[in-house]
Amino acid sequence: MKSSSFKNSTKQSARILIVDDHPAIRDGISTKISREPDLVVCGEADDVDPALQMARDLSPDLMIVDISLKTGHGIDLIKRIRERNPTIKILVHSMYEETVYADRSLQAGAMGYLNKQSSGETLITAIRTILDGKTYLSPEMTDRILKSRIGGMVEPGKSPVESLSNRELEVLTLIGQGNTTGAIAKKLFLSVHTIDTYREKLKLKLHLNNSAELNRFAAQWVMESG
Amino acid sequence: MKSSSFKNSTKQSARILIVDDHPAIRDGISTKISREPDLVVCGEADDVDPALQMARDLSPDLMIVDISLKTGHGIDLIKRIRERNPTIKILVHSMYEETVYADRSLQAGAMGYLNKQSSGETLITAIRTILDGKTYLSPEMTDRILKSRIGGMVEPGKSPVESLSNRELEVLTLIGQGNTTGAIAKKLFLSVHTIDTYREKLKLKLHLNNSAELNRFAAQWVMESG
DNA sequence: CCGCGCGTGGTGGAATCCACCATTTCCTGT
DNA sequence: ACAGGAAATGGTGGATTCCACCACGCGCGG
Repeated sequence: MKSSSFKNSTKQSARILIVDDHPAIRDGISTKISREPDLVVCGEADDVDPALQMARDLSPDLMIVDISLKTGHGIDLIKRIRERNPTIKILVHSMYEETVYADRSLQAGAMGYLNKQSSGETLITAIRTILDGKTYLSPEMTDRILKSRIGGMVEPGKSPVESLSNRELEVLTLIGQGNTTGAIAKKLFLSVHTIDTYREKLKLKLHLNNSAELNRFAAQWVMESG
Repeated sequence: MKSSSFKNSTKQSARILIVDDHPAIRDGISTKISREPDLVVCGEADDVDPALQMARDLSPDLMIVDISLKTGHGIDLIKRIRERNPTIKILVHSMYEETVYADRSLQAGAMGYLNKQSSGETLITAIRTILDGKTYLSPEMTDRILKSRIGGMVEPGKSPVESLSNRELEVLTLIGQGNTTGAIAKKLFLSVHTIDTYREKLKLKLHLNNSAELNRFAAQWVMESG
């Protein structure tokens, strides 16, 4: 933690790696960052594998990662980066609701979470906050987390979706996007039986009676939080 | 407005309005377009109302709209723009699967559909194609639509749902409410095979590939009309 | 009368759903 | 430290559904 992060009086810029499967978003973030004199984009990746590769080769100071990638989940990516390169700071930038993913992201090792409506201003603020060694969350989310910590546990009124594990949530999303059981298995490199089991768990946790209701719920959920 | 104060020596640039609730995406698209000498971004909006306002005030040549906006649906926005300003061309740029929204977007009056993984290259190609008076779809989607329409042409402007018979619509609704094939059969005092056939017809008429997509479509349709 | 869409039903094989169960791993509480 | 538990992964077997065809009768427009 000593290497070069001393004081940046002169010219070393913080190097940032962007991971998102949407070219337009990468471009947007890149443009915003480039306007800041003390920040520089050192690379862009559109999926898990290239991201890990580039994280290793470029060893950026900070990575901005999206939750939904083509193969694999952003949460996994965060964990794997933390395993190999714990010095790289991570900011999650996703289109999903904070209430569902912010906590999971932090748990996995991220230092901040931005949702899709956040402005460019906020993005830069978040980056600076994290580079400074602190954690960035929206004010509302910070409040929620603090409240749930002191209160001990679950406050009533929260969606049963929040009780799902990461993997379960991933499967729910894929169902909601109209994927077949077989298609999901292929996408996640798992057995069909495993997806089957996840469907069972989802029905149990979400109090749904059969597959039809699960499909319906998933479709609705995806739409509401997409 | 002042931007039109001087005409260039060559042709006048096509003026484009961007509608997306994600600032980063707006920025990315804007940057890409600005690199083209014959295209210019004349405005950005993040929701339905500002978009309609700006469409009226700026009367752009083309609008790029996202499907999921904060209030209301992009499909609605397309319809309302078509009603007021039929000369404005519309390109849909959404994160959803083409199979779900491409058709609906075209029916609503859009001239093209790009999904989230499309590159910047494709974006510019699509814009040029549409400005040229043609329709842009990905090659796969074009194929799908052509294949499903070889039997009978459909006049633009009609929702595929309107081509359903009463019975088919009834089944679609029941599916969307989360009913099993068996449950629907029981409710309508019909054989399971009959419901099965209806599901086939629905998939055919609505250009859906499998049961998962049908369930998703039905759920969404029920929500939109209830 | 002939075709066509609609409503209804069938067949057979593939895929899935569903209710159980098994293993491993990781975390948490006492 | 050890019991308990949840998470992730996979399996078995029977019921149900999916899916690509096919079949029949009815009403309606040409």
